[in-house]
This record gives sequence, C-alpha cells and structure tokens, in this order.
Amino acid sequence: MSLRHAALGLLADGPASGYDLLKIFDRSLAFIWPATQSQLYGELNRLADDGLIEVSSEGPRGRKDYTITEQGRAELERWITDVEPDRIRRNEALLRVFFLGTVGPEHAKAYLEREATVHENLEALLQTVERDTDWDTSDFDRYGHLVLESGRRYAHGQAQWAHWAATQVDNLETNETPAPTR
Amino acid sequence: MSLRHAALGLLADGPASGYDLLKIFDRSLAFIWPATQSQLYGELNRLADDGLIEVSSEGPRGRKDYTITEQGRAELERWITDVEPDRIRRNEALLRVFFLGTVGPEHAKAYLEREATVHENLEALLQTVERDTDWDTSDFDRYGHLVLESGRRYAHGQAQWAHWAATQVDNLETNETPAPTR
DNA sequence: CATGTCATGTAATCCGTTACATGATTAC
DNA sequence: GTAATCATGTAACGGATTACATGACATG
Repeated sequence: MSLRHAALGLLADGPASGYDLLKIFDRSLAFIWPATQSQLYGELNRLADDGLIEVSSEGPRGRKDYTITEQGRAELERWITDVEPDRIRRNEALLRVFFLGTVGPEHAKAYLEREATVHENLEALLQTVERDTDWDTSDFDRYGHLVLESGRRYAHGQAQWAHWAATQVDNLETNETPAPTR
Repeated sequence: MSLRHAALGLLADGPASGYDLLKIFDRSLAFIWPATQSQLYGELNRLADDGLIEVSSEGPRGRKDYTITEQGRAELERWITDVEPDRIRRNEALLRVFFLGTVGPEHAKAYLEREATVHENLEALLQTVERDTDWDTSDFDRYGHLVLESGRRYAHGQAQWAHWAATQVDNLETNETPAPTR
C-alpha cells in the first residue's frame, strides 16, 4: 500500500488536488514509484473515506483540493518510522542476464554494452535534472535531492558493472574456470 | 510477462518440474524476480497450452517434467534480444526518503543509518553466497554470478549513499542552502 | 467557435500474494 | 504409523495498467 502513503506524503507538504499531485508524481516520485491517473484518483477517494485526508475546498471543473488530517499525519509518521520497507527489487534487465548463455557470446556482449549505454544516459539525464532544479524550496525537494543522488550513483554503478560484465563474457563462454577480476 | 520468460529461461537449461523450478527460483532469481508457488504452476500450464514447453515425462506423485520446445527457445531469444526491458524500479525504502522532512532530523538520520546497515548486511550476505557457491556448473550459474556481482555493487553503493545522506540531513534542516558535497 | 488544458471518474484485465486443499511417497 | 517432503492445484483479493468516458473552462 505504498501509493497510499506516497499521496499522503505529498499532501503533508500542503493542500493539492489529484490533478496537482499527478503532475508532482510525474516529475519526482515517478522514478521510484510510478502511478497512473486512475490509481491516484481512486486512492484519494479511499484516503478521504478513511479520514486521513479531507476535501478542503472545491474549485471550478469539479476540482477538489485535499488537505491532510491529523490522523493522516500520524499514519504517515507511523509508516516512515515503524513499518519495515518492502525490499522487493524486481529488475527485468538483470533477469535477462541469467539467460544470456542461450543467445551466444556476441549477443550477450551486445546486450551488456547496451545496458551500459542506457545507464550512462540515465546518469546524464539525472545530472541535468540536478543542475536545472531549485532544490531549496521545500523539505520534499530537499530530501528528493538526496533520492536523486542515490539514482545517479545507481546509474553510474550499473553502467560500470555492465562494461565489466561484458569483458567477462569471453571468460565464461570458453569455460576456463574464471576467477573473475573485479 | 517476465515470470513467463523466467520459467522459459530456466527450462532452457534442461527439463524440470514446477517443484524443481521453484527451488531454483528461491536460491537465484528470487532476488531479482520473486515468484510464488501458485504463480509458477499457473504459468507453466499456460506455457504448455501455448506450446512453448511440453510435458516430457510424468513421475510419481503427479510430478510433471517440462521440456522447452523449439518455439519456446525462439520466444526466449526474441525476448532477450528484441524486447526492450521494462525499466520500472519501485523502491519503497527510497520512497520514504522523500518524506523524511515530516519526521524531524533525528528520525531522518536514524532512518538513513538503518538503510546503511541493511545494505551492508546485504552486501555481506551476497559475499558469503559468492564464496560458498560453485559458479562453473552451467551457463545459468556463470551468468548468475555476474548478476550477483551487480547486486553486491548495488548494496555497497546504497550503503555508502545512505551514510552520506545521513550527514546531509543537518544541512537540509537548518535551511542553509546546501551545495551538498558528494 | 474550436482546440487545448483542467479535472475526475469507471471498467476490464493482468499480475502477484495469501490461504486453502489434496494427496502420494519416503524415512524413521 | 506418522511426520516430513514431494508435488500440484484452486480461490479470493488487491494493486497496477490500459482504455474509455465525460465535461468545464480558457485561449486564440
């Protein structure tokens, strides 16, 4: 139930509509926790039903501004400090690596070099975002900045790993017991 | 549909039953692509219905050994080389970081140090697995070894990041425009 | 007045998790 | 004979994705 708490967390920074939250999602949380429009609107209704947020004003075009309640703040803190995070890290790109033996060394190396490029591009993108953003406007942005740095390091590390892994392929395929050099 | 291809990939290494695959999952793919028993058995039936695998022998206790078909091998290769991997990387622990401003600097630092510890433990665990495993028995294991190294580097990097992030908290909270030192 | 943006909602489908159910065979 | 392990399956539920639907308001 993380989307629930993501929405709650955004509303802890101030009132907003579903539409507002969606835009914030797309340029921040989406990297770490994507959410679709349907999903968000549904969750906001459920949060309101449960008293964790409430409609604080209604605007034109059916707009509803939500405000977090005391109960909502308590639930958010509980979630952050008392609930052990789920450590599941599904990764389709790494899953494929297990099976690279079935496509032959050339395809395998090409796959790994492509992974390197993808992550180099990601690192470059994150660096651009880092430069072009004012990180000092809210707690949300200040802490978001730390998350971005985590992503940058991850992208950098994965790119390096992929280059290294590509150099290992020939060792693996010739079946000389590898003792791989890190 | 990654579980589908994960099962296909395991069967590319040789025939096995759902029960066998489940055990292999638990000590290899589960880190990157967890799957439950129900899910696997269901998927194997669907793969057989679609002609990508077939029951090659039936043993005691209703055991069914599956073998990958030519069609299945073709589909596996197509998936690895032609299908762009999904890049979604949901991470509940990092999601919480966005909201650390709501719990105060002490809780925030404690949270980040705990993340550091968790990842240090993970790195240690992966190092143990690395030492205690014979990686040279199949292509699956040889390439799995590369995946493990990716995980080890990730755990190491996240731990370092978390320590660094913890040192940044005071800067952020005193609202001195940070210019954080990497 | 037409197009774009704002704004919310519903329905179908798929994937994943949890729990339950059942029975055969092996080892002590 | 009874407990552990082998072995497969079903059902209920919840979360996520995609597609569809609808309409108000603003801009040129």
